[in-house]
Amino acid sequence: MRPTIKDVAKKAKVSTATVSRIVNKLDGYSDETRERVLSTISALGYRRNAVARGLVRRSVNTVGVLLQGIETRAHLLGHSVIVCNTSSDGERTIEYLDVLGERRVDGILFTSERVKPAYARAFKELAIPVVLVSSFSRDYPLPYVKVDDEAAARDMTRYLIDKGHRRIALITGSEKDSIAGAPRIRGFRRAMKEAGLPVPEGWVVQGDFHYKSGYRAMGELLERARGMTAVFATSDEMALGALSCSFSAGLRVPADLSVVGYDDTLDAEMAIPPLTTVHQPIREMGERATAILLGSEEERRSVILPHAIVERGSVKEVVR
Amino acid sequence: MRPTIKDVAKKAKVSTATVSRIVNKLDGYSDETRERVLSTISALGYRRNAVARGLVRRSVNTVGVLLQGIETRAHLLGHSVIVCNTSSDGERTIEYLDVLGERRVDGILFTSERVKPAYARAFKELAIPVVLVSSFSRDYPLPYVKVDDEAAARDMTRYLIDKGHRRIALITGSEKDSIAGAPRIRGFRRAMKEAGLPVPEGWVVQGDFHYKSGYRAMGELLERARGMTAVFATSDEMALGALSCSFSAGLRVPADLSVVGYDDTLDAEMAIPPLTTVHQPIREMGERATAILLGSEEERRSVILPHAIVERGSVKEVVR
DNA sequence: CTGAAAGCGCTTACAG
DNA sequence: CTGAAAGCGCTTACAG
Repeated sequence: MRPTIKDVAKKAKVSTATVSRIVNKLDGYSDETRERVLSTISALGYRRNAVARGLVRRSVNTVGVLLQGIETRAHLLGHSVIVCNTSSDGERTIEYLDVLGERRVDGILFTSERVKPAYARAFKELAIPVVLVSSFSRDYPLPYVKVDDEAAARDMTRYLIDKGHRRIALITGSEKDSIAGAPRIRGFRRAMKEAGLPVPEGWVVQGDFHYKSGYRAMGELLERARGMTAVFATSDEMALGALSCSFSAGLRVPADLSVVGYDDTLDAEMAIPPLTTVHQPIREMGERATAILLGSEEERRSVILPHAIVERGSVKEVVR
Repeated sequence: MRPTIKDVAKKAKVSTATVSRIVNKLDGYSDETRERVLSTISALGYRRNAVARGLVRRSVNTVGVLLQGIETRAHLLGHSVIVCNTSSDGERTIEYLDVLGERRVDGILFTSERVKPAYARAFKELAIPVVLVSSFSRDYPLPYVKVDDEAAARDMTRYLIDKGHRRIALITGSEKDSIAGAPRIRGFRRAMKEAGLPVPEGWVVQGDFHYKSGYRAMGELLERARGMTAVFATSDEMALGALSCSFSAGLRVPADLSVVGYDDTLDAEMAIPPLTTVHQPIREMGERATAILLGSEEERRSVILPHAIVERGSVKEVVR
């Protein structure tokens, strides 16, 4: 059982009223009492229950937002969804984990970021089920739902090879990113190797999944990758950057160069030309993840969902 | 005061236990009791308090989602945010309003959709403050934060005129849409009129703000708008559609045709060419709206935020 | 089929 | 500076 304010009060030999005052930073206690209560709190790992507090205060510190067209992954049937926008450097992640814990949510969908030790610790303390969406952890046995990134990258590379391409460059995330980086690089290299194709030095350029990095990476490739006929960017945004850069350089896609992406976001469809890309079943991922979260203990198993290649207009068939 | 389960019990002359059973659809009551309680409930306008329920049940029917890169407008400092993804036909809106009410959120940010009478009624019953974001209502005195759509559309049209364009077409939302439709059409027509420029029959084409409709609209314009040198689409997505369609038709933007949008989404920046568009201060709108929601009664005033035109690469200066 | 009562985990006058 | 006690609005054994 999670410790309550009563447990703290008993252990610190004060009343719950005093604990409450201290926790809420009101006044009416000696420094000495404060110290004692505070250390009891951290010893016990006590965390305020925002639900009980909300009942008394008649305010739950939450605003509802009704809007159209938010990303599908934020929409999960049945339950309410509290969205926390973490920054990419993970700065606010722990903080948010705390509020989710205080509010006693039934489960947490964790996405995109690597599970750092501090997060794993927080998950354990919170005692709230977690599932990783479109992610996974080598270090902690957390259930996940994702696509097989290596297989997907391999398939896309093979697709390009089947279309007659032999000189293919890769724009990728970091090799150190064990989720969306390394596996996709592996898949690419593997397909090339299996086809007996070389990957010249400098033809694998690192970006950060965003537009600008794709643009920049394409600039580098244009300088050094002589003879390249296709570029595989491991995110749609980077592929769009590659598209823009190619366009600026006077290249026509796919006539002069083929470009493919990864994700199948709305942007892929709106690109000029429409982007051939790896489709991730985002909506289903969300649904399956929720099912895992809310299901029984035995149902709490990871799942790998099938990916697909959606063909649009950014690849040219090259005849040799 | 909102009625509680006690009020219902007293009025229906049963215990709260019985009311609870009925509300939760358990068994253990006669049909007669059920009818009586149910009608008392609707007479009183009773709605279950999900906070109290969550305290007892130790489950709040909420899952937290931690993710990176969700739309800024869903991120509001301090408070937790529950996101409800309404469909564009407003199908689930009332339903969601209900759960937000049950969960006793401190306020509701309502966006995009017109305030229908049923919503206005729900707002009143819920007794939860509401603010309209990037929207407003002629019929109900709800506070809003938005940009002046008519002025923005007029400014963008003038911008085009200043660049030497005289034959300008408009791709717009519905004339009946009093939020994002009519005002922008008015702004456009007004600027044209002030400059003594004609708007030929058929040069104003209706879309639905999405990509495909922009593509289709552009197709129509290409057929009938002879001599057109610029197109103003009142959403970035429609502008992207116009871009794609122009590209397919072999037109170069901006060399052969200038295209501008409205919104300044991420897509505008990634377009080929980068799109000149009307910027709405989305982030600030969210912050101001929250401030209105959480502020005191006097602070509950509407605000109109300044728009801006961000110049990128989709407009050509035409010399006459 | 129904109710009295305890309890969920807090906060908040009130009294000292 | 501190505590006893009531209360927030429900649910849930338990007893009848």
